[in-house]
Order: sequence, then structure tokens, then C-alpha cells
Amino acid sequence: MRTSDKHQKIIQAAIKVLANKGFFNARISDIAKEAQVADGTIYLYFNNKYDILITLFEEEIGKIIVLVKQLIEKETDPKIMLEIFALQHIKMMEEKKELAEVLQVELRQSNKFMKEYRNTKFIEYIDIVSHIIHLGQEKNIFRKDLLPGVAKRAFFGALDEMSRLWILSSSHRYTIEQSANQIVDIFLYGMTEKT
Amino acid sequence: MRTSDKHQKIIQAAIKVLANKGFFNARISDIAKEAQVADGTIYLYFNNKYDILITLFEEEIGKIIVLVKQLIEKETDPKIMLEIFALQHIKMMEEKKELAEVLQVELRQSNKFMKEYRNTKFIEYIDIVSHIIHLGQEKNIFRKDLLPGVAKRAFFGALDEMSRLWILSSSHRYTIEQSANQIVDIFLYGMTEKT
Amino acid sequence: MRTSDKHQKIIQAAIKVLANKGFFNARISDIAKEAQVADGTIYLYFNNKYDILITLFEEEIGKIIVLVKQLIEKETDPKIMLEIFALQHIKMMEEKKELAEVLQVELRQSNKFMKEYRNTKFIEYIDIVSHIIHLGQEKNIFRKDLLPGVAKRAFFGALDEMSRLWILSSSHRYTIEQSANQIVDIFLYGMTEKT
Amino acid sequence: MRTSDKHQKIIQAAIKVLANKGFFNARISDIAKEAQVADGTIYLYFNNKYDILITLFEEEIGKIIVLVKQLIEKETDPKIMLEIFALQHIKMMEEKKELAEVLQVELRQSNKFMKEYRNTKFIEYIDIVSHIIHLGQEKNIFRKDLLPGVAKRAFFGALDEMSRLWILSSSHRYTIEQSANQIVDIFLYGMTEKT
DNA sequence: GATGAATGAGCTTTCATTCAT
DNA sequence: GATGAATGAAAGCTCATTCAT
Repeated sequence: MRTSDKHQKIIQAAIKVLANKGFFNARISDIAKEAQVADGTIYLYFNNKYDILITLFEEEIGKIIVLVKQLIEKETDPKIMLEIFALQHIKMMEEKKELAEVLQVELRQSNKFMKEYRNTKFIEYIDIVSHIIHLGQEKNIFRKDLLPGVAKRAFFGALDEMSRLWILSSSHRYTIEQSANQIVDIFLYGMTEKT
Repeated sequence: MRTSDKHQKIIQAAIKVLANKGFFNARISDIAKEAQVADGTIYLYFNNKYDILITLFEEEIGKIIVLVKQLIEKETDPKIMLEIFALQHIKMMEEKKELAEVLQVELRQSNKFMKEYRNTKFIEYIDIVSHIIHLGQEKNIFRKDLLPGVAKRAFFGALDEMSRLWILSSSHRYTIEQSANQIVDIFLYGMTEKT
Repeated sequence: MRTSDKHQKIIQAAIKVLANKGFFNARISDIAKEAQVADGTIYLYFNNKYDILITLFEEEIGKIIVLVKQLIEKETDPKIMLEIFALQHIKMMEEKKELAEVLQVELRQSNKFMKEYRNTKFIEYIDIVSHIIHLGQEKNIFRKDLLPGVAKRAFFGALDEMSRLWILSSSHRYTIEQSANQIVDIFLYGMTEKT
Repeated sequence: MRTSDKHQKIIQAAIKVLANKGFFNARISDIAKEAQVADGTIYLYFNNKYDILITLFEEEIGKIIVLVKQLIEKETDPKIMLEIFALQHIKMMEEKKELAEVLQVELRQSNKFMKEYRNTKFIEYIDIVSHIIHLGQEKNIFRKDLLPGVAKRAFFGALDEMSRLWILSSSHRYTIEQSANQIVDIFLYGMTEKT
């Protein structure tokens, strides 16, 4: 009946199990047990184990993209947009710790075992940064000599590595906001002491 | 013994195979075939499949650390040290593409399936950046308000994400040197247009 | 009830599906779809998958027996009776090709997977030949030295193997009537050249 | 070491298990247990379950063909050749009861589940009869109006159905020789009483 | 030390059957 | 009576690891 009910239960269970065990060590029966359904039920909603992972990617990243875009749309200042993106990205890591773990680990290796899968949603997410940088350059706020392809990757990578730390270590010396602000600050003004 | 011919042959074969298939999809027999030894021979040199991966990590990252430290020791300017680290990191990605792939992908998920494994070598590598930043702060070249734990992760993450791009996409718009320089430049001086 | 609409629809669907896929490769859901009923509905009319096959055997062979007996009853000459049986048997193969396939293939292996099932209807069918031969012997038309158990099997086997050919190969060099007549002719007068 | 050893053990075990349970009900583990090897060992010698069956067909029918051809080659009289074929065929059924069961049942349905498999060995076996009939016609011993395609099928079918009886029922009223002779006799001289 | 045949535990997936609606 | 979502047992096959040679 409420089809989406089971679909969602399985996705959420998969996030939990995959975060703990990783894709290859996770058993379908683990996910089924976590979702409180029979093993076979999973195959009524997904074609196979990979399909769970891919669907999980698409849907969850999709939600994040929508959210981030909404928040950014209200702004006009690229600097603030970057701040919002950064804060939002790291925040998400804490609020959805398990999802974040899955995305960080499994997303990265997904092209290793799913040759044909082109992760367009992920690219769409990163390109949000791309757009902000372009905008900043147009508005003469960001340097014109920035290589857009490099800058977006650098910014995203910085945030992402920071997030990994946040996920893996249990005790933190700084708040999320501090970390996000620091990274944005570095990217905007550099690490060099103004003399 | 530890520099035994077979030991090295197996490690190098493992790098090749793991880069192509990933840890879980790689078969011991694949590695054995690539190394031109019998399956059983691998167990004369390694305890199990995980042990190959861990040994590979330790030894190969160890080599890189030695190399990078040597290059940096000669310098005194933290800015140039960062440049060297950046260039060296990205260069390594191209020169040892397969090793880079293994490190990027398998290293990240290793704690998922090897619960007890603490990746000290990797931390040692990142801490090279840490030291440089500290040095820069002491010399009043870098801002004092930099959170060292955050800055090092940000810098490493930026480089690493850039490298992933380099590994995964076949055609590149910029040279390695350009990319490395750009990242260092951003981290030193920021993305903001000087007015 | 037993002539219920659904009962018949399922049997006919089963014949079609089993002919194409064989008992073990056929899915209950295949039969249900073909019969345009829900999977569960099948279990309102049959106890289980085997029961469909057995019921199918009994009912369809039953129909054939009634038909053949009707045709033969009108005759008195055992030779012509054999001719009728032969023609009817092979004809049935063409007219009900799918049923014929199921009977030829599944019937033969049925005792393999349904240990307790004694296929009495099938024996009843073959015994029609038995009766004809007996009659011929009584009337001094057939040789007395015929071993009835052997002769009936030989005759039925000859027809049946011929039919298999008819079912499996698409192009035929001879008409059904030719084939049936030839077999009857051989059984009546032998293959030896009269000198 | 003695590779053929295990190969043969598995084939012989498969014959036994398949004869009792049929292909679909037979488990790989049943065959493995019967062959006294591990489940996995079977996959060192065969690609999959189907491959066991096909190899079994090819090898065992191949042996029979060689044997029958040897026996027939010594003869020149087509009548006696037919006798030899008949006797040999039915004899084989008794001596290798389990193999016979597998061939009778699984061979017939094999094209149902192995679409691509063309059973050339089986055709080669039946064509031995074909050749004998041709020879008999050339020598003016057999009637010229025999349709070779029909006659060979009829003869083989008669023998085969007879054999099935022999395999399935435990008590027999006639000896093998009697049955074989009777069938040859019918095919040579017909069932009709000579007046 | 080196080999590779043998092992067997373990996992994904299928599908006959059930039962709440 | 009819449905079809849900169940969960069961089996083919893989592959890390062992060990006799």
C-alpha cells in the first residue's frame, strides 16, 4: 500500500548499515533486519545491492542540493554564498553523520565497482561552488585569474577533508561554525599575515 | 628478507590490481597472477588479504614521506615549503597513478573494514603540512588566527580533491604545476580581488 | 466449480507456459500472468505447483482418451484401429502442440520429482494399444507370438519418437498422414522387402 | 595431480544423483557429497551445473557410440546389424541403469532449459540406425518405400520406450534378449499373421 | 621456499506460498 | 472470491586460505 514507506525504511536502514560496515561488508540481511523487513522484500523495491546504493546516492544528494540551493538563492554576495555552502556542508555531516559517512566513503569508490555509473548528482552538487565562483568573478569580487575547475575542487576538497575529521574523531576542539568560517576565511583572504 | 624480491613483486602487483578493481573486487589470485607467483606463495609473505593492503600503505606512504621531508628540509620559507609539498603531492599522483588511486580510495574506507587499524603513517604525512603552518606562524608569515588542525586539513583536502580529478579524468585543461600553484596561491593570498 | 472459468484459464495458461519454459523454469507468476489472474488466485484452485501439472495431465489426457476411444469403438478391424490411433496421436501433436510438448517432456520426468504420483491416466492411454493388439490376436490377424507388453510399448514408442521430431523441427519432409501410415505399415508388414 | 580422477568421480556421482533426483532437484552439494569432494571442487572441473550435465551427455553417449559402432562394423547383414543395435541399446539400459535414466529423462528436456545446446552426439547415435536402414535398402533387403527419417525414429522410439519400461518397473516378464528380438522381429516382418 | 588443488563457509538472489485487505 | 505485497528458506557459486607435495 504505502509503497514509499518501505522504500524509505530500506534506504534509511541501508544508510545506517553501510555507514557502519561499508558496502562490501554489509549484508543484505543486515539491511533487511535493520529495516525490519524480510530479505526478499528488499528485492521488491530494488533490483540488487548496487541499486540500493545508487538510489541512496541520488535521492539523498538530491535532497541536499535542493536545500542548499534554496538557502543560497536568497543571497547575492558570493562571499556569503560560500559561507552558507561551507556551513551547510559541514553541518550536514554532523546532523546526518551516517549519511555523510556513506557519501564520503562509498561515493568515492563507487566508480571502482560500478563502471557504468556516472554520478551526475554529485557533480551537480559540486557545481554549486562553481557557480558561486563564476558569479564572484563577474562581480569583480573574486580574482579573475582563478582557474574555476581548480578553485571549486580545492574549496570542496577542503571542506570535505575537514568533514572527514569531524566524522571520524569524536572530540572536537572547535565548533562546526568555527571550522567552516575558518575555511571560508582562508579561501577568501589567504593564510598570509597582512603586514 | 623484507626487501625480498617476491615481497616487492607482490606489493607492486597488488597496487596495480587494487587500482583497477578495488580491494573487495580484487582476488588474491589476480594479485598472484600479476606478481607471477602461486596463490599460496602470497601467504608466505603476508598474513592475509588485509595485510597486503596495510603493508602497502605503510611502505609506500613511508617512501613518500621520506622524499617530501628531504625536499622540504632544504627550505626555510614556509610559503615555498607549501609549494613544494603541493607540487610533490600532485606530481606523485601522476607518476604513480595506480598507487595514488589505491591510496585515495582504499585508504579512506580502510577503517570501515579494518576496525583496529590506526593509520599512523597517513597522519604523519598530513602532519608535514601541520609543521609547515606552525613554522609559518612562528615566523610571523602566516596569520596567528589560523586553527592549525583546520588549516592543515583544508590544505591537504584541497590538494587531494584536485588530485582525484587528475586521476579520474583523462584530459586536463591545466598542467600539474598550474594546478598546484593555483591552490597554493589561493591558500596564501585568498580568492578575493585586491582592490 | 471444477469447470470453473478460472480453473480452465489457469490450466490453459499452464500448458502454454510449461511448453515454453518447462516445469522448473516456469514461475507461478508466469502462469498467473498468462491466465490474467493474481498469483494468489492460483492457490484457490490448486494446492501447489505440482498439483497444476498433475491436474493438467489427468484432465487433458482424459479428454484424449475419450476422443480416441470414441473413434476406435466404431471399428472392428484391428489394423484400422491401429491406423486410427496412430493418426490421432500424431495429429494431436500438431493441433495441440503446446500440450504435446508438456506431455512429452514433463510427463516423462514427473516420477522424478513426484515420487508418489502413479500416472494411471497415461497407462490407460497406452493400454488402448494393448487392447487393440489383443483383439487382433484373438481374431487371428496379429501373430500369436507377439509379446503384448513389448508390442504395445514398441508401437507407442515409435509414434511418440516420431511426434517428438514433429514438435521440435519446424520444417517437415512428410505430411502427418504419411508418417503415421508409414509407422503403421512397418508395424503391420515389416521393413523387409517381399521377394 | 590425477586430474581425470576427480573429473570421472564427479561425472559418475552426477549420474547417480541425477538419476535419482533429476537435474533440477539435484543439488550441487548432493553431487559433491556423492563424489566425496567439496562443493567448490566441482567448480574446478565444471563451469556450472549445466556444464556437468552436458559433459556427462557428450562423454557417456560418446562411449556408447564407439562401442556400438565397433560391434556393427563386423557385420554385413543389415538385419543382424539392427539386432545388435537393439540388443546393445536395451542391454546398456540394464547395465548402466542410472546413466540410462539420466539420458532418457534429462536428455529429452535439455533443450527446454539449455536453449543454445545442440545435442549432436545424440543425433550421431540415432543416425547409426539411419545408416543401417540405408544399407538395407541398397542391398534390396529393406523396402524401398521406407521413409528413412521416419523409420529410424520409429525403431529408436520403440527401443527407447521399451527401455523406459525396463528401467522403471522392477519385475520383468521377459528377458532383455526376448524384448530386443521381439522388437527387431516386428520391425523386420510386421505384426500381421502370415496366412 | 614454492606450488596450486582442494576446501567449505558464506552471501546474493529467487520464488513458492501465505494472508491481510 | 480475488489480490499482490510480503515472507524466508534454500541453493548456486565464489574465493580466501590451507597443506600435501
